[in-house]
Amino acid sequence: MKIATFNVNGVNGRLPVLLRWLAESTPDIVCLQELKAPDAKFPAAALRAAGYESIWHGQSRWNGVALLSRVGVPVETRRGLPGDPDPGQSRYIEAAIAGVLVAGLYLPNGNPRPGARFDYKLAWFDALLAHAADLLATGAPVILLGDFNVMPTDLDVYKPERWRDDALFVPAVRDRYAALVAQGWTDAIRHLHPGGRVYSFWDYLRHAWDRDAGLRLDHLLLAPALAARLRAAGVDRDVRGWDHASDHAPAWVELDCPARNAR
DNA sequence: ATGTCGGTGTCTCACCGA
Repeated sequence: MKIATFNVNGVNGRLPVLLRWLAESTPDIVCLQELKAPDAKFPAAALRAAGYESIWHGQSRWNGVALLSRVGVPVETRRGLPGDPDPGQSRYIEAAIAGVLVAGLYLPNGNPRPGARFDYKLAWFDALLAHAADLLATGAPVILLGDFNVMPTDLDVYKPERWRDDALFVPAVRDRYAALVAQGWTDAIRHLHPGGRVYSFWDYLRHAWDRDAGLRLDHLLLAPALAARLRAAGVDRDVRGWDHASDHAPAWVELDCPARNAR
């Protein structure tokens, strides 16, 4: 089973890219971020024609998250993060899909820092820490995935010195990510590529893609029940080089089927 | 500082957030 996260940066403007990637990569479950579309403009029919059932939590202009599945209709368990200081921002959606509890998120960017946006990022992250602990405590096979807007370590940044004071990289944010993982989650990509640079984002500015000036912002965190089934993880880098690409590339995990383990 | 996207309203350009 393949589960992916993709910040599409506009689900309608990016629909041809999204459909091409779905056809080529054939993920079973996908979390999308930055829909940049109100609920009424989510392209559910086009995705259904491509074989995917969807649930979505949209918003005009900004933010917005969705879950796609070609392995059964998502059974929504939650929309909106408990304790979100600004519930008007659509940043969290959660559903049971094919025996996995899928928690998709779009963590606030936090720039400029200092300021209200950075304060919101920290408050949102604290609310996520609390909810993630609750999810882990259930013992369920949970995947927590999305655009976390955090580079966890220096290895996740092409030039760390440039980013020391940025809201995506300051200690207050990195420490929260470390605390999240320390609850008992497995950062799938880092776990399987312990020394490698596996970027998932390249800025549109300054020819970042041509220079491979990338960041790792998109993460897939596995609860123990799923970590035991982790087979592979990676980023579909080539998608970033397509015409009209998002500034993010899809990141994914491949999990063994539980039935195969039981046999 | 740099300077590129999608989406939206102020609407065929200017803005915002990223």
